[in-house]
Amino acid sequence: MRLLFIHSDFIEYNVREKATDIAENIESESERVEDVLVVFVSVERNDKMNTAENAAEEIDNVAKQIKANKIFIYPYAHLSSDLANSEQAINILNKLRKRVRELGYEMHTSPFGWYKSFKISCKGHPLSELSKTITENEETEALRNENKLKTSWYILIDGILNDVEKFDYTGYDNLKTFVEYEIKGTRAVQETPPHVKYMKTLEIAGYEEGSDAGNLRYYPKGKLIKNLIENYITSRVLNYGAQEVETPIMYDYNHPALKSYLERFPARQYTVLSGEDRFFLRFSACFGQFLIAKDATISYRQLPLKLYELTRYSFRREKHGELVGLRRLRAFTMPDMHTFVTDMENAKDEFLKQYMLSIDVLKDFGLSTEDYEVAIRFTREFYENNKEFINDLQKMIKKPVLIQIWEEKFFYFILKFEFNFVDNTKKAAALSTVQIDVDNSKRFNITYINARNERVNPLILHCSPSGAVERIIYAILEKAEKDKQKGMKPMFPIWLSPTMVRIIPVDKNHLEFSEKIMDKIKNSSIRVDIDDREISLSKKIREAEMDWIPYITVIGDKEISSNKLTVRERSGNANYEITVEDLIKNIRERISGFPYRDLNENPYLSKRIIFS
RNA sequence: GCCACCGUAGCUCAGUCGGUAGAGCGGCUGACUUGUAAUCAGCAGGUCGGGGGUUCAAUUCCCUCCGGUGGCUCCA
Repeated sequence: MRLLFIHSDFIEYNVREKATDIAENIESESERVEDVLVVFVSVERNDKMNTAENAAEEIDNVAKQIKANKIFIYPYAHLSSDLANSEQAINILNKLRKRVRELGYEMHTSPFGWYKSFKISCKGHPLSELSKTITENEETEALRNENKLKTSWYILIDGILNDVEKFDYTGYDNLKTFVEYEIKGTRAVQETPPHVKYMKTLEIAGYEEGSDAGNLRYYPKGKLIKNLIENYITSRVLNYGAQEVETPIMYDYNHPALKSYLERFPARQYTVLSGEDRFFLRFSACFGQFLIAKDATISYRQLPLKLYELTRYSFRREKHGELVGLRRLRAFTMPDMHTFVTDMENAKDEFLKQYMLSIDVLKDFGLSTEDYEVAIRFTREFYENNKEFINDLQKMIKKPVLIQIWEEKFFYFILKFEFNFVDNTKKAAALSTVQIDVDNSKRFNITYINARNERVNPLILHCSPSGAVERIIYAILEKAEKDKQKGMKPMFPIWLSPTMVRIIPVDKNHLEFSEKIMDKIKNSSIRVDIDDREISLSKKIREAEMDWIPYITVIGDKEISSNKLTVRERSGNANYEITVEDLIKNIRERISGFPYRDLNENPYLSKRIIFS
């Protein structure tokens, strides 16, 4: 809805002739009102009854500011190029008139649907002319209907569904926090989540004001960590049997299958206008892969088929107030795998494998089942037919899980799980997730040929074994903070540490020897750097500790003569002596099986810039 | 998106009941030549988030926009 306010000495109008078929009855052909706030109103296509309420509130605000007690509502089509139809417009307009009256104003108005002549005199003070746009959120059907969904909540343990209110949470504090967050939305902590601070001090990522909110920039350390995480997940998924593809990041709004899928997906899109065309940015890799599968020739003998893409990025235009650090973004990196299977038994089989895959993937980021809470959600019908299957999922993680049962199928999936990380501000964020999708193969016309030579729609599993890569960094940082509060030193898993070994020469005449050590370590595929700055030893140690560097080794006369290194290990207590070869061996053991990338910075600290 | 709070040097923050600003860290220069969490001194950095208004005068008061954080709501 568009509003144009004119604080006027007077307005007068005369009705001329009908402009639309559906026009209001005329109560008076003309009127003149003095000293009045005139509001020209265009009702737009997306406006709802609720828009009228919001508009009335806005009018109230303006009227109070300029101390007006008379309001003139003037239907005026020419403020918008996206008008509502006449019927809708009259309804909403009437609602607006009613609300304005209810707010205690002397309300005047002119009839909708007529050409009118008018004279107006604007007072001309700074606030006398204002325009406002009142928008409704462009919610998808899925978003609008979500609160109408009838759901029941339980805590499942050992095959028993416990009432979520009556369950004894003793020993399960984290689950309790998660349940409260999930169901009641209550939370107590009012502070910036620790990962936001670390994201900056560790030079991982930063806000980019030159972009839209929720689109981050990554500094060399963050980019290295992100690359390693991405490489790791991709190799795990490929190892699981997926084939990697790459698909476009934007899609046509008018594509029929995409359009109906958009309606069922609970998220807001970025829209891209290009010339006459309207596109949306993908919010997952679903369509890209579905559109590939639609055109592929698939036999039942080749199923299950697994397609995978790591999206950089997936875009969701989340509400501005929702965005925080690495937890909630508008552009995020997400591994997204789709598995096409013949029937529900196969789907369950893959679901279970992917459940275990997810547990295993998170474990390598230092996140065990202790660190997150499991939610399993399904339709009542699925549960009635698969109670044992669900019970087994719970038993595998050896602690109670949150259950949500939908009385009817509303989403495109009938079963899903998520692993939710509960952070230091008692907020939860989903990491890994798998869904069994029963709708989209029909919607996208994806088929395979079965043994009887018939075309059949497969079932599709959606799987993100880790969740968004940014969320993994978030969870690692938040967990590090939890460790810190328990008295441990916060750190990254060694394989993700931007610098694994920091060499600190005591004096500049130890530099040459230090460089030799550095080369040895570097040649063993271990990220090593050297603090060659001319500052005190204590200060170098302090900064290395603040950078969470897992191995610090100081090199001076003693090391040169003994040919052993003195190592200060972050996860240990006392310093110890060790040969370079043994140190290399120890570290190699701890990082074997993980992806490796070289240092993404200058190895000489004196050559590094400060990013933040 | 709505509500609340915040935005001062590269960073963390102090300050101005309206008269254009300070500290620590960081940077630069110099001294020191150092053995496991901050060596010392000097110097250079600010259209006090943007725009508008009130005022003789605005970083300070008002409006508005932008950004951040928290809450609502929602999700990977």
